[in-house]
Amino acid sequence: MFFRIDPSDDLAIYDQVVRQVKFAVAGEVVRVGELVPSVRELARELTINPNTVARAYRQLQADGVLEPIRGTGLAVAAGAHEQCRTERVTLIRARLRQVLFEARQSRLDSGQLRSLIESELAHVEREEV
Amino acid sequence: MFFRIDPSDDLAIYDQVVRQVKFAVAGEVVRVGELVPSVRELARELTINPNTVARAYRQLQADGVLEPIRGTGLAVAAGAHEQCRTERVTLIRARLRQVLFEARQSRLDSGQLRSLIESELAHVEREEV
Amino acid sequence: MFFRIDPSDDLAIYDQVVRQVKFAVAGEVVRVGELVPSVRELARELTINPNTVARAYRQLQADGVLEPIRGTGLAVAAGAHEQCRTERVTLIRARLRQVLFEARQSRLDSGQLRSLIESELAHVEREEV
Amino acid sequence: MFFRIDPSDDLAIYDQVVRQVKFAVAGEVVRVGELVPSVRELARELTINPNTVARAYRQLQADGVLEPIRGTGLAVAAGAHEQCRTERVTLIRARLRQVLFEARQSRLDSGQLRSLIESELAHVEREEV
DNA sequence: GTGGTCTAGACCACC
DNA sequence: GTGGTCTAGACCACG
Repeated sequence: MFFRIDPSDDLAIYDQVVRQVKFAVAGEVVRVGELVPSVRELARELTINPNTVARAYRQLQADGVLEPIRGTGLAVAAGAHEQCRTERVTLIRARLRQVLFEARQSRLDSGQLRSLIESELAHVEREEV
Repeated sequence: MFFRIDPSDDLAIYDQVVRQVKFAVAGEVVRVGELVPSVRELARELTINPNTVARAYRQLQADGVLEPIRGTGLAVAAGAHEQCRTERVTLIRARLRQVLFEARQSRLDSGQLRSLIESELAHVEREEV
Repeated sequence: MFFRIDPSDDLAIYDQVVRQVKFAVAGEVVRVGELVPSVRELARELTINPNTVARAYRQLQADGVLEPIRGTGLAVAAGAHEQCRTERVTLIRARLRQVLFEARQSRLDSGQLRSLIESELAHVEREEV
Repeated sequence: MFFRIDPSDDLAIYDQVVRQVKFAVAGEVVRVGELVPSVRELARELTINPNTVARAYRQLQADGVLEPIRGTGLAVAAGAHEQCRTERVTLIRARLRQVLFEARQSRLDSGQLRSLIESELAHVEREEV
């Protein structure tokens, strides 16, 4: 896993975990049927409380993304890949709208906005390689 | 004012108000020296609790964006315009990075991402007119 | 409220609370729009941990039975009455099937079973008055 | 054996096994002195973990229902039949009370409750043939 | 006052 | 080892 938790983010930690697991499933970083990291392991890795991870995993079960294999762990549920791919666009679009709304509200110049987007896109793509 | 409060947003309401006031100042929707709406008035307008508005205004005073005028109300502080213009880019860039990070993390295809951005930009610009 | 929590029950405490709230809504002991007892109050009343009540209430929100009123409390959601009335039959039927299955599996005589049911029904109805 | 294990049941799997063995003894589906299926065999049959069966059998020995026959297996203990017949009523009555309590708590109408019971009884009896 | 989140640590059931 | 539940207690956002 390659999760990144930001405690100063407005989003609750458990929710950050939920989103990132969904994104990982959407991107097939974890495949259907595979086990996700154990509660304790992920908690150790992210240096957060196991209860917080457990809460995120519970949510993911409720959302049909994970399913329990008793005594073994949690696996990515059948159909979760498609579901998460769809949800991914929804989630990202929502955030995008928020950014653009704020840009517009602050009367950020259209050209400035586009160049900001381009520079950040370039920044991300540079990391990507 | 033309604020938009979303109670279901993860962001705290008072924080939404803070951001939007800063954006309004950055965009010169309210100018330096002008009074912002009173706590009660804004609360009524947004149908949120006056305490919440008061809290946001307190924050904005701490951030140097607003300054009290005895017996009159709160005015946009000198220098707030430049400050907010700078901060605006920082805030928007931060959100933008978050979106792009999630897009990348979910392995959203570059082309898909760009077309998503374009469609949302178009959407915003359509509203803008 | 008149909840009864049995820590020795196989059912998790938070789940007992969930069921009983649903039953209370189904039976209109609490009506749509009314506030349910606060987390802390119900926790005190049942002498369980507030977190446990909070968890049950979170579940009930997810199930659409309760809805938050910010800073005020949790209210029975619109439509929850009908939903809970329907769900009530499902929940009770499931339990009933389990009992009858076990009765049959242990080859309990049909007559004995019926008289057992009758005696318990009478027992309950006696209390009811 | 004709056990039915429901992993999604709230009841622990080992406990389902315990109950069902007791019911089988009560109903003389297995008679005193007879051997119950080996741990591995029953585990295979129910597609559950052998440890779980072993645990159930351990419990049943502690409860005096089964007794080990060195080098042979586990047999239904002397007196287990009567014991289980008695226990059966206790177990079933407990569940019955729970159902009726919930029915009453949700203010399910007496007539509706009775007709629900009748329909489920009919359902069970139909299967029985 | 309200609910929500998080941490810390214990115990249980299951594999 | 796994996840699930529960307790205890702290802090935050909101009204």
